[in-house]
Formats: sequence, structure tokens, C-alpha cells
Amino acid sequence: MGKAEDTRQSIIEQAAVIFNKNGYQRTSMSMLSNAMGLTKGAIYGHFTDKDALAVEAFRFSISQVSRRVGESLSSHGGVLDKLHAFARTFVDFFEDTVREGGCPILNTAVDADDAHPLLHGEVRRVLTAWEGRLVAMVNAGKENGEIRPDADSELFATTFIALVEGGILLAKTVGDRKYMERSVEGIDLLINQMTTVTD
Amino acid sequence: MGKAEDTRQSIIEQAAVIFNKNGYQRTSMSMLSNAMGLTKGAIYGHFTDKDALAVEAFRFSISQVSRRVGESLSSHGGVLDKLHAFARTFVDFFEDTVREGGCPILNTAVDADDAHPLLHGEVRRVLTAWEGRLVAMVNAGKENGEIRPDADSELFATTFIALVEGGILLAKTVGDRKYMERSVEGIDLLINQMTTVTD
DNA sequence: GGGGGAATATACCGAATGGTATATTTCTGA
DNA sequence: TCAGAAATATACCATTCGGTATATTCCCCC
Repeated sequence: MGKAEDTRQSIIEQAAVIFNKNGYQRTSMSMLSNAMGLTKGAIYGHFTDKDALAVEAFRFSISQVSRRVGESLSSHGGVLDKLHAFARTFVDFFEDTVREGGCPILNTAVDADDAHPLLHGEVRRVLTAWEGRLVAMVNAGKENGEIRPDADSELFATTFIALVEGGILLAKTVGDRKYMERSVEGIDLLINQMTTVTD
Repeated sequence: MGKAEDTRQSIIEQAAVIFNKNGYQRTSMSMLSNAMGLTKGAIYGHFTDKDALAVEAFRFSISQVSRRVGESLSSHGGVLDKLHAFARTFVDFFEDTVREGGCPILNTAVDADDAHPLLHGEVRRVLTAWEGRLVAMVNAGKENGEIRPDADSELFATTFIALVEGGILLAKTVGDRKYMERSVEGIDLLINQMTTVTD
């Protein structure tokens, strides 16, 4: 509704970047409040505690990525084209991703280990949803004949995600986007394997 | 030399696990000292500050992984066998890895982001060394005829590392080692592609 | 154009942080 | 064996942490 809701949303969006850049633990409530020109009292008026804000911030980050991916896929008709575009998105937005602190899934998965069950659950849910989406795409490709019926959709989904996240890790850590490009090239290879007959 | 050196080494080895389990930031010096039955004064007698200890602990963790990998590879003669065994090692030791807090490379790369240049440099060095080792193995395979001369060794090295790290991330976060197995299966596929003629 | 409630600021809490100066214990070599 | 040095413990520092009670300001509706 009114101003309060705007403030709340603004806190989430700003916190999302700061959390992602610095990690959950290194991000203090004072850091957040200072960065957005508010006081801790104001923030705690909108969120019960640091964890609750972190969860909302993480969800927002994920929704942003989903939006981008959705836009990339919408301009492609075939399943194969969509899969290639899906992978290519992570190369296209690599610089933006780095600027905003890296992949929120990767960061949160490592950061939220055991110590933060709420965040851990969020990441786990996002990862399995991502996997399910890829499996569904491959199955759709099998139905319309674009993909061989005996292609292993689960194997593909796992390697897709692993290559994307591993590629981001490598590229960001070493500081060279070529690692991201190579990882996506590897995904392209796997996509092609699901179409042509190989033994 | 004497007892002091033993104590120092013991501190490093115990700190390695605790750092890896809890992350750099969440691991406090009191936590470390309590866990190993020492006091902070004793630890600070051996290390100038938390960062110095963290670097030594990271190096120790890496040396442990290297040792394991080295043992796995030593029993295989051919390059292809060595590459398969290299990948398989990460499946074989997956449970141990999880028990000790996950992959130290993955954890430290995400944790040491910008804020800890020393640790960041360590991870970067380890990753490029890993890449170099893989490239060298592939090149050796080209020379002895096990691998096609036109195989892309850099592409292979990058996807190998990305799949291993991404696989660990997925398997540990979702809590199912099948993701690790699938990632390594993906590596096997890529190895086979470098031997048989495909277009 | 106020009155009232919502939104924000202020000031503080106890606990924990990384780190240190100094006291005490333990080990080692002559 | 025992003196001196090396290793460890004790007690403390200033700062920061997440969080909160209360005071103050702002905004919306009658």
C-alpha cells in the first residue's frame, strides 16, 4: 500500500545487494542501516530479525535472476534454442552478476551451511526447482522430437547447474570471464549430444 | 623441532577443519582455542593474527586433498585412466568431504571474496594450478596417442573443475550424493569425447 | 488542519569479537 | 639440577555485534 510498503521493499532490494556482496555474517545491521540512510530501529520496524530480512533479500535476488532468464527464453521458440539461450544468459549477465557480488545461489549455499537453516532451506528449494525446470524442458524436447528419447534428462539438468555454478566460481575467483564462457560451451556440447546420435 | 613445532602443526590441522566447517568469519579465535584446549594467548604465540592462521589452515586442507588425489592416480598407468580416477576421487571421498565441512576451495573462494585478499590469492593460485595440472595431463595424452590431437584441453580443464565444484555444491546443499555422481558421469562423458571421433 | 496511529530515530543493553600485556608454567641445555 | 628461555595462561582492552525500549517525527484521514 502506502509509503511503508515502499520503504520495506526498498530495504529488501538494497539489502539483497549488500548481503550478496558481503555474505550473511559479514553484513551487520548497522552496515545495512547506514548504507540506506536509515536507522536500525527503522529496519527492525519492518523485519523481526536479521534472518527474516536475509530470507526476503535472497528471495528478491532469485526473482531478479528468474526474470532475466525468463526474458531471455521468451524470444526463442524451440526447446533446443531455449536451452542454449538459458545457458548463454549466464555469460551475458556475468559482469552484472560480479558487480552485485556473485551468484546469490552459490554465495548463500556456501554461507548458510548448517548454521542458518532458514536460508539453507531457501537455497535447497531454489536448486531443486531449477533442476525440475531443466528436466521439464528436456522432456518437452523429447515430446516434440527435438531431443532423442533416450537422453538422460536428470544427468543433463545436474551437469547444467553444476557447470553454471562452477563456471561462476572459477570466473569470479580467477577474475576472467573466459571460464564462464568455457563452462557454457561445455553445456552447448551436452545439449548437442542429446540431439545427434552418438555412442 | 621440539614440542612447539608439534603444537603449531596441531593448531593448524584442527583449525583447518573448524574454519572449513564454519567459514572464516563465523570462526572466532575463542572458538578455536576452546575446541583445542588451548587459550588465545597460546595461539597468538604461534600466529600473528587470525588471517595468518587461516592461510596456513587453508594450505593444509589443500595439501590433504592433493595427497588423496595423488594416491588415487598413482595406481593408474594411462592418462585416460588417470583422468577417470581423478574425477572418481571426488565421489569416493564425498562423505568425508561433507563431514569436514565441504570443499575448502569452494568454501574459501566464496568466503574470502574481496574482504580477505590473502585468502583470495591462495584460492586463485590453487585453482589455476589445478587447471594447469589437467591441461598437462590432456597434453600428455595427446603425445602418447590416447587423446585426439584436436581435443580442447583448456575447455576440458575448465569443465572438469566446474563440474566437480558445482557437483559438490549441489550434492552438499540438497543433501544427496547422486548430484556428485552425475557430475562425475558428465566428466566421464567429456573424457570419452576426447578419445572417439565425434563431430 | 489537527488528532492519532504508523514509521522512524535515539540511546542503550549484554554478549562476543580480535587482539594484547603480563604473569605463570613448562621445557631444555649446560 | 637448576637457571633462563620458550610456551602457555590470565585478565583485560576497545569495538562491534544483534536487538530493544522509548522518544520523536511524519503522514493520512476525518
